[in-house]
Amino acid sequence: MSQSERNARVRLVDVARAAGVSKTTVSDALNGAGRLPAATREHVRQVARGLGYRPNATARLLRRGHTRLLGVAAREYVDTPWVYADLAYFSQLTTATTRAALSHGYGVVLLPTSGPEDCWLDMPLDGVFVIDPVAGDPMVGDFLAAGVPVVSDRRALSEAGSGARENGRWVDFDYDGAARQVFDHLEAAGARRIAVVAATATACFHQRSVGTYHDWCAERGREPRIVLLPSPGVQQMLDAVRELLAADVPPDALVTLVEVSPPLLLDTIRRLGRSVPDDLLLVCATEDPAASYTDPPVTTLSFLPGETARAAVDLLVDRIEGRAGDHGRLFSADLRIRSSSAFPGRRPALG
Amino acid sequence: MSQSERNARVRLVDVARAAGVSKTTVSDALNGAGRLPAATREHVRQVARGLGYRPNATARLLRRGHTRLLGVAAREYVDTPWVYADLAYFSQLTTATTRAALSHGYGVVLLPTSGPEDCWLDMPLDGVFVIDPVAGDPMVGDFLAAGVPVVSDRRALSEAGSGARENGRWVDFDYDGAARQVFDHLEAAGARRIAVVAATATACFHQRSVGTYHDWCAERGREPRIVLLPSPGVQQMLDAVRELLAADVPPDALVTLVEVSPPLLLDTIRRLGRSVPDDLLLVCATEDPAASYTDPPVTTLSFLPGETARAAVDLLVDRIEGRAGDHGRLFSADLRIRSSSAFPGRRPALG
DNA sequence: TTGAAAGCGATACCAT
DNA sequence: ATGGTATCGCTTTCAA
Repeated sequence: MSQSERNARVRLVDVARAAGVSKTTVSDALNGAGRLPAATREHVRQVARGLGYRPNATARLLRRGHTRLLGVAAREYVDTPWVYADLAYFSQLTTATTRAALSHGYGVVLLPTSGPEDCWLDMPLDGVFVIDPVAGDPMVGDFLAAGVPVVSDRRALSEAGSGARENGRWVDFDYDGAARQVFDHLEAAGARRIAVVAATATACFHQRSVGTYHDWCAERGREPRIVLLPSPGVQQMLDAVRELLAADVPPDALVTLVEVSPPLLLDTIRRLGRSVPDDLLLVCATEDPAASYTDPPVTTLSFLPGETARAAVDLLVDRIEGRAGDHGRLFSADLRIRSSSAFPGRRPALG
Repeated sequence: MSQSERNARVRLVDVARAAGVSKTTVSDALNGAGRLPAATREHVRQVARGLGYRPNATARLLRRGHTRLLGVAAREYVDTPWVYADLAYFSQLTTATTRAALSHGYGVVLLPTSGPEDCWLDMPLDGVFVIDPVAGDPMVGDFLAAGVPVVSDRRALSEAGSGARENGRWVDFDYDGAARQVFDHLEAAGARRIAVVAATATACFHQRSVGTYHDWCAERGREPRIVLLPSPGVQQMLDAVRELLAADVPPDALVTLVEVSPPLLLDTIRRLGRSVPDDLLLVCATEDPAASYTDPPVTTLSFLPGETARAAVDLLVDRIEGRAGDHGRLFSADLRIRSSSAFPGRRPALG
């Protein structure tokens, strides 16, 4: 049964035999190569179609020497995998990566964040985009050692050592600048007690942002007010907000670095008897498009998944196809100021 | 340069030469196969490591005869691709598919919904999950013709014809039953003027649900109140709601079949001066976990992306690995009744 | 114009 | 215990 099914699969030689020509002729006819007479070409095509012949993809790949497949791995929650399913940031990033890859003729493989050691090396990839690598991330080193071009961040590349100069490319964010931009903006809007919700995640984004927050507070002699969530989740997020707002001297500004639905957050704050932006200024790090449709519209900090993905893919594809190109791209996050963080009484126009 | 780089890639024979043994011995030593003396094995491993040898994934695949790669294609918005990036349903579905695949040792390739004809056939896949196939979807037929197992829905399989009995498996929803369950529930809660927002999408879900709505209205001699969105998007969605609520005799219940953020929708309705559930009962087809945290919590209709994905992958993997198994699975959508659609005055417990 | 043969790189069989 | 050799299915070079 299984045997007969395997044999049922029509190969190139079968077509050649049936058409009474050689493998070469069949290959050329089907690929539009060579300079065959139109009659032969058509005949071969007829026979191939009749037999239901489809070329074996793997064999062509081996012959071609490349697979036109890019890997994507989101490493932020590498220990509690897949929680990022609900996070708009990762969802948009992988989707944007896929779209960018397709525009270059590449497919995208979603890589495991866990699993047997090295299992990712079994995948026939031309390049890999490792998002939010953890410290000492083995994945980056493994791929570079295997000679597979990698896009990640500068820290991961420098840790990986050899191979990085040749095949490593980077996409970095100015996390420090982004965080300062948020805090400075809130301070300018009158905030003096800024509270933050972040995650105890391994990713650069959280670690750097939290670090910057502490620095920023220290520079001003202010007490940090921060809740670190061990994992994302609506309930945890809302609980953290309640906890922060319940302080004896409540904060006058809130920054959420963990993704949360802006309208839900606004509603929760409202139910706690606080008003945005009058009692509380609000800035959310989120990619949720709903943020601009709430009342008031919510100021957001975006890490530009679309642009990041395109840059990463361009970098990767340039390297794979042997074109010269940049070694990396530095991005600044995009702070979209809306009414939720406006100086009370001086709200920007809606929208 | 390119030449030297290609040659720089260490192959199995290079290791064999360097270690002074044959290719077989290297292969066995590295794969833990054969019965080599521990000394030889260790020596070969040393040499391999020293040379930085990594096996060529494509070559192993060709040899193995399978790739352990599954394709996923979401076809709903095949003409306006990638708009589904923001839709929690597809995001969760692809993520769940990836997780299920990984648990079987398979990777997942995100397939293009557009692009050169047949381009998907160039990918070395062991199986494919075609979500929401369009009418006469060529993708399903192409893969089946190529002998690649496919999971899709029964309609797509029957249209594809030959090859479907052998390699076709299906996952279907009782869309009709789901829609009726929603409308019956709302009617029981007192609704007499149910309005619907749906999409002019090609997917079964929208077409069937809209059809059922019209049938259901006709059976009761009611006038359908429906807005069909040409594409998803926050703005279009909210506009549709405004339009429906602005009717001379406004609806007393609203069903959204296009994904929308429940807290944002609630807020919008509130701003239009209506109260949920007192003036308006609300049911949303959405996978957004925020729905249960709003005030009032929103009744949702879920199409179980997690369970669907797992079923699809199980079906696919059983077929690929030659195990007997079901030919398909029929799912019922999951209606989670919450306060937003409760009989006014008789609200269920919060949560 | 056509076809034979040599790869692509790794693995499995079967001698030794 | 080890190594030669055929094989996976296709593309490409080169000779006829």
